[in-house]
Amino acid sequence: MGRGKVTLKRIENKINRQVTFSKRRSGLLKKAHEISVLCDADVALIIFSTKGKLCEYATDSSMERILDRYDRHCSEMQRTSIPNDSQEIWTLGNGKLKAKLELLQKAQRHLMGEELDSLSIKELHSYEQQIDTALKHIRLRKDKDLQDQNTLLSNQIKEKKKELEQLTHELMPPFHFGMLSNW
Amino acid sequence: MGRGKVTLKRIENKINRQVTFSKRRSGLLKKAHEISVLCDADVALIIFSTKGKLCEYATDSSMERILDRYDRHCSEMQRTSIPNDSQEIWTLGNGKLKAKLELLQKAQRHLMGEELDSLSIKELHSYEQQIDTALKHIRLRKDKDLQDQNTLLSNQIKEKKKELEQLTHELMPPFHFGMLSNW
DNA sequence: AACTATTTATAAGA
DNA sequence: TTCTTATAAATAGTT
Repeated sequence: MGRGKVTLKRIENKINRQVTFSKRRSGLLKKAHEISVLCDADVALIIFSTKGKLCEYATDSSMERILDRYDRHCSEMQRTSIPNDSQEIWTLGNGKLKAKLELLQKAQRHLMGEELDSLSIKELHSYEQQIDTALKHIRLRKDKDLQDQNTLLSNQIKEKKKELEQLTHELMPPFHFGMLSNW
Repeated sequence: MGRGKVTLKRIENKINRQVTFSKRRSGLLKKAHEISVLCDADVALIIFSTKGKLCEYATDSSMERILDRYDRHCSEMQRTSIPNDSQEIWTLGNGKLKAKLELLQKAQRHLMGEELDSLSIKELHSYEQQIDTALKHIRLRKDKDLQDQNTLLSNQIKEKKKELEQLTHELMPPFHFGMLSNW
């Protein structure tokens, strides 16, 4: 997006590199924020310039939370091994299936606030935050429901208005040249 | 960039949100890679979809290295502290300074729960969230203090180890060609 | 730091 | 999902 096409290769000119970095960094940060808000995603973005300057973005400014979540996600992946895709369960043996099930059940109990003794401080934190986030989402959704109902109602009213208008037109159509053709 | 202008607001339609997420995710990953290559930057990008699916990018596929670097950078910043761009105020004119001050004071009052009547629902909500986040952070920080002390201690140990290594090298330097120049 | 010609990303539609 | 296309947005080169 610019006057020249871009080649995916290190920009050798130092000044150019620095300028491009500046521009693209702000673009990247903006887009990270956008996907976060638009799509309700959790995003963490860390950028170190050549010279070591740090620049970061994290959904809700909670870099720590997201990095924790990342760590937890990774270790869970390792434990259950094999990536995590929905159809994968059909290819797993009975033993692995059971193990996976048990892990899920355990995590769920933790999310329900049970069996917390076996967790490390860090894991505890992580769960706390996850629950908090969930709570937030629930509250949001709740608040939204009222709005949605209002929107629905006002839409229905608009529909009725349209129908009414149409009926009115059918009873008393506007003048047009076709009306002359029978004369 | 599309047939409609974009408003920075959560996409309520689930299907649309998912589709947009998919598209923007790939865009974001691409741009992260581009700035990494073009500008020789170290980039780490972590994305969790609403449904918890993880997607990541890291320069040289070395997420761990970059997150380590990030941690190190942060703790260094804490030690040398100089929180933010607080020097900016010295470059501003008097009028701008006053305006900024007033804004800050107003926001602060709102954060303290005062003068809420003048706020829109939206702004109210925003403040609620901000306060909530703050509370969360405070809790986290409090709980984290113990851990931090541990980290500090282990870092100090690492430092000592390094010093020791350096001393060892000075006593018995490795062979190199420069040693031949006097012959 | 602005500008603008182009390229690139992507929203909506199929 | 994947493709297409009209349009919005980002940005490379320029001033």
